[in-house]
Amino acid sequence: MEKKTPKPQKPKYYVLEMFSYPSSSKLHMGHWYNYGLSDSFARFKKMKGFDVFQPMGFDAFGLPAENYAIKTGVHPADSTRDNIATMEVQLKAMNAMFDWDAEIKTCEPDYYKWTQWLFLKLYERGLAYQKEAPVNWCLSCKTVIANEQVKDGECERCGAGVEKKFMKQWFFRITDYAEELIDGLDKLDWPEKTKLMQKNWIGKSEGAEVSFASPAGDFKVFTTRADTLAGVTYVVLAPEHALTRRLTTPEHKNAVEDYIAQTARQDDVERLSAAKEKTGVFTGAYAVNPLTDEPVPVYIADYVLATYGTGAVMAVPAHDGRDYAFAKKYNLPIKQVILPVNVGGGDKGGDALPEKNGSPTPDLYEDDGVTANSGDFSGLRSAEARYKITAFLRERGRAEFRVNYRLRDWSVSRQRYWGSPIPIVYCPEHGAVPVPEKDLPVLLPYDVNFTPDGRSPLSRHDGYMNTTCPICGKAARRDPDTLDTFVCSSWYYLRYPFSKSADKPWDKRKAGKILPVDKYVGGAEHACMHLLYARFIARALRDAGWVDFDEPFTSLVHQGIILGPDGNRMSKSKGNTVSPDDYVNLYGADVLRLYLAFGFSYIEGGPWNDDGIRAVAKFAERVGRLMERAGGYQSTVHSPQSTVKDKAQSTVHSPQSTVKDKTECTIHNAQCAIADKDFPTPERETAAETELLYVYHNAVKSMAADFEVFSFNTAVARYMELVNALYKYDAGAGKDGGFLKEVCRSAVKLIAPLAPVLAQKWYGLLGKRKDVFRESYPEYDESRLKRAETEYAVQVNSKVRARVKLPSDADAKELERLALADGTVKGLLNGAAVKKAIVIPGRLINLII
RNA sequence: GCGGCCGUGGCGGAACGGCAGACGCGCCGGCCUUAGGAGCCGGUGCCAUCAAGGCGUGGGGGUUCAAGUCCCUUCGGCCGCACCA
Repeated sequence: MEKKTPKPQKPKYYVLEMFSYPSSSKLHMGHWYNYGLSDSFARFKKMKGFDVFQPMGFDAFGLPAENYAIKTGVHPADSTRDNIATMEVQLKAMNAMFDWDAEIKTCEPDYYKWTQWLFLKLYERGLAYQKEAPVNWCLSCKTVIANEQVKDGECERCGAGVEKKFMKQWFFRITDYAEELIDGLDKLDWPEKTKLMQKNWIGKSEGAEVSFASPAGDFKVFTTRADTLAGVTYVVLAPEHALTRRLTTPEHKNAVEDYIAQTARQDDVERLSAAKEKTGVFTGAYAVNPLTDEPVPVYIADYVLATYGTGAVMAVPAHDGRDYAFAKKYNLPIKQVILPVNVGGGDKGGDALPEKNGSPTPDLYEDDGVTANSGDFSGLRSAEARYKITAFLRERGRAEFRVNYRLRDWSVSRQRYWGSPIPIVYCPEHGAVPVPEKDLPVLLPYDVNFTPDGRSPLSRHDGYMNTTCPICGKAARRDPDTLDTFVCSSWYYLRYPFSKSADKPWDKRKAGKILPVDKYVGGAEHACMHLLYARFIARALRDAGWVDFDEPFTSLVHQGIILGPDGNRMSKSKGNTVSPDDYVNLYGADVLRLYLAFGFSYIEGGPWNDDGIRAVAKFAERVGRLMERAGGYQSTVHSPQSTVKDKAQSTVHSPQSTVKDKTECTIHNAQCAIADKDFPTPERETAAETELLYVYHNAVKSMAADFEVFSFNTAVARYMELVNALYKYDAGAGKDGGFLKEVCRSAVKLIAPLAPVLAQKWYGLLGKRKDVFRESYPEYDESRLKRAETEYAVQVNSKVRARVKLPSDADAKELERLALADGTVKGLLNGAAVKKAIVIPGRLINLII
């Protein structure tokens, strides 16, 4: 090794792909698409002079391994270990530059020790707490699942029914950060769709809490439409509401009790299907509208959710569709208090009134408008009325301005074995006591019976359960539950750079040198779970002084989905799966990667096509033939790549600074021609060389820009153009073999991120032994992207009628003059006077006659 | 129902409001070959074809000198939420 002079620090770049779940032993095409192309991006960044960190690991805890164990008897620890082993082999066959020294597996004690530590940090800050709460209980998995895991009232994983059950659970207080989690979205370089999904998931509503008096005492309702308060004709409590029974009059008791029981029996499937037809019962009681002092009947109905707002709503059937449907069914009065208005039209008028004719519900108007029938508050715009009515009631102690969020706290307890133990013990005297940090990790025992019986498997393991209280030392029991695996994945990116650190989860001081993640790549399906949890945990850790950033993932990209050849999602049952291994064996890893790059728009994905990968394999061979041929030529004397560049690397200039210097040179100082020797230069420049250099520099510029935005398909397209141009040049008379070779050497660097192994081989064919990834990514010369003449489309009255070649350096006026002087154009105009000429330099000229 | 995204050749897919269809597949032709499911070169949106032309980005309307791109509307597909008051 040569002696290295100290180099200025390269800028850091943390590229992270969502780690994989080792549920099956094989990588599928989606993994390849995600990891293979993210690796190409990472390699590009490395060649661009960044100090790239790209780790890989396994999200190893979770239900599938445990379900597999229940079915087959193979212990989750064993199947997980085996699966990881095979996946590691496959991942290595990908030839990605994963930093395997940083590898983590969340099921290893040296990882989950710190997951438990994280739990304790949240506990210390009051962000982890227990409460008896209705939870989603999967009837098949026999465990609590998160709201996010309930799909259409069914368990996302197994498809079985889900019912409500009350249990004492650990929760993370993510709702404390609801506002900040919305605000933070603005500054993130994330897909807008994902940001919007998070925003909607958090579901901020600004409104008012209004008190209604009743015989059983006051109760509050939450509303975003205080402007409609005068139109309240009844109120509705959730059946579970605390006041329900106290309000109910004796003659309605039976009906109410029946309804409560019926609601409790419903699981979410029934409640959803029941949503089509609203039901409810009258309690016999009347409450008082605080604005109008009118009595309004109190109903209970399951369309009111106990878990949102106050569990009670004021019903305004004239201006709310749900209330309207309920009122129609139970014959309740409908009172109009908002009149349609030309919103936004101002006093000058403008937009038409909303059309009501033909509507099946002419007495329902849900938009904002102008208040009416509202006493002193009539004749106001909705927004103003909302404020004034709330403020008025607030002075009388009957209302408060209030913001509500749809987001609920994160339930993290799971009645499952294969997860991180919860570091809490229950002492008869001291209650729930956190395990001291020095006693971590609480080890997950191996010898358990994980057959489900509705209780946590760990609860049957006496050796595990029986412990002592950290405070008094007396006998105590451990928490039998384990943590949601989303807890494991909420902080893993922090651990990678410090995976070997035994005494702390990460080094706070060093963390700033690599964290946060600069580019995060993974599926869009995690928008409201993993990605939200990780943002929350980062903020909680920030407030605890453990990290100094808010956002874990500065920039995010979702890859699309590779479909089966039939255009459907790949699935074993459909028999339309394609295995990456088969294609790696057939064509090699680079060809598979190149095809995934070229055949799809990265964020869209699309159907797999065997013809497509065959074509890419042929293309790779075509490039190989070119490199082989070019390698046979003698290099030119001033072989620029090898001399200047290598020298540059050994000097104090980092790749960054050379790049910058050069750019400045070309802009400010034409004398800086030395730096330009980086570019391939022919001995004597003929038109053929000029043309080749144009294509080359265009490819350099476009490909670099394409890599930055994960537009791999267009990057490959530009590369194909370059290869075609090289073939053309090689076939031409009077070619300069040495020059061709130099262009090819640079061309190898251009494609290297997408074909790392082939590129190295090609580099060898061109007489270069150096690791191509220690080279800089080529730069382009802007001056080479200009040709002497540019072809202009000449339009007459916006229709293209002719194409003329005009000097590239002419300004708009000159272009117009030259175009009008052109013979063909003159013929087109046939003497007609040009009223107006629109000249777009470099593009077209539009003559209006 | 609400919110978002997307509809472009036979196919995968390109297009800062500025020549639609880059690049590739497929197809047609040429060269080279004993041969070619190899390679190299050329052609290829549709209609018309001797040519000049005309028509084209799901449908309809609009803004603009100029619209795949912006606005309205409608149809179709995908994704998310789903009684959130």
